[in-house]
Amino acid sequence: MPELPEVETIKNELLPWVRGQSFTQVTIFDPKIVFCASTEEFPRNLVAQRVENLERRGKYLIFNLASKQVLIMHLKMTGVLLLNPRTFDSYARAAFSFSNDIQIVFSDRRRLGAIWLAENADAVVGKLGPEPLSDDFTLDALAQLLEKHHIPIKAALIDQNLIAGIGNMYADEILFAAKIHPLRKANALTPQEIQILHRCIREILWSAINSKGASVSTYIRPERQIGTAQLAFKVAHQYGKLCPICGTSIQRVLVRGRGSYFCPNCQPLL
DNA sequence: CTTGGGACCTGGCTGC
DNA sequence: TGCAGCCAGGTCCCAA
Repeated sequence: MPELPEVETIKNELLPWVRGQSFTQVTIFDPKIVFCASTEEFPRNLVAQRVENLERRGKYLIFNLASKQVLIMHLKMTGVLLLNPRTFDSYARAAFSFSNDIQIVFSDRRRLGAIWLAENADAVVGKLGPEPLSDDFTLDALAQLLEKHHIPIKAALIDQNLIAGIGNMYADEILFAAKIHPLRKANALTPQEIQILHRCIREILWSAINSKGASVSTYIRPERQIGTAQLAFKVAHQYGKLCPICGTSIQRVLVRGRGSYFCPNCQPLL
């Protein structure tokens, strides 16, 4: 599932292909993917626009256009962006051609992905919490954010309005690394635990970016290489396997309806 | 306002 | 072997 490290990788690998280029053709195969504009207006409004920059905000990909409009994409669960695919599979939802003759295809098996063309990025991403890898995301910032919420720490980590970009699998890896049970209340963590959590958030995310993301489910990079972050997973998607630290069976518990994997010995509830 | 749960979506898996 | 039904989880929406 594309979370912060996967979207960061896609951004890094598409940026040199699209920066400074203009859209020459835009085709929507699945009207449901487009928000904020009718299917007919969307391609017309985008063609001839030049891409000044490509950014990531949380799990969103933002094309900054010379007109100051923004094209925003969210891959949700199964979306992928493919550079110059030889063939279109049946999951192709939209295709974008550029002035340098490259083509990017948005393919999405489960049709949850979304595309916006907006005057202002804040209309789409304005409510997101801080970027966990930015300098603004200090230990104090995390502590202040957590003390206001009487919710499971796992729910806090994946709430995009609290912290942007962490999803289910990296939240599990972060909590395992920090030795914190997913059901501990956010505002009941000790200062030491928050300090460790803060460090683990950054380490897990940076490590995954360095591995170009985790190719579980459908995630694949624009030029079809896989990411390898999943090879380092200790608990995410490891139900029934043994904890690499203590050998206890990895357990699964539902938090906010999301499967959460943890080691009951390394991450005690009390 | 805070928190929790369901809907959306479809391929893959489980169990009868 | 066939198929109903559950599960996956990012985000939005609604209810208590």
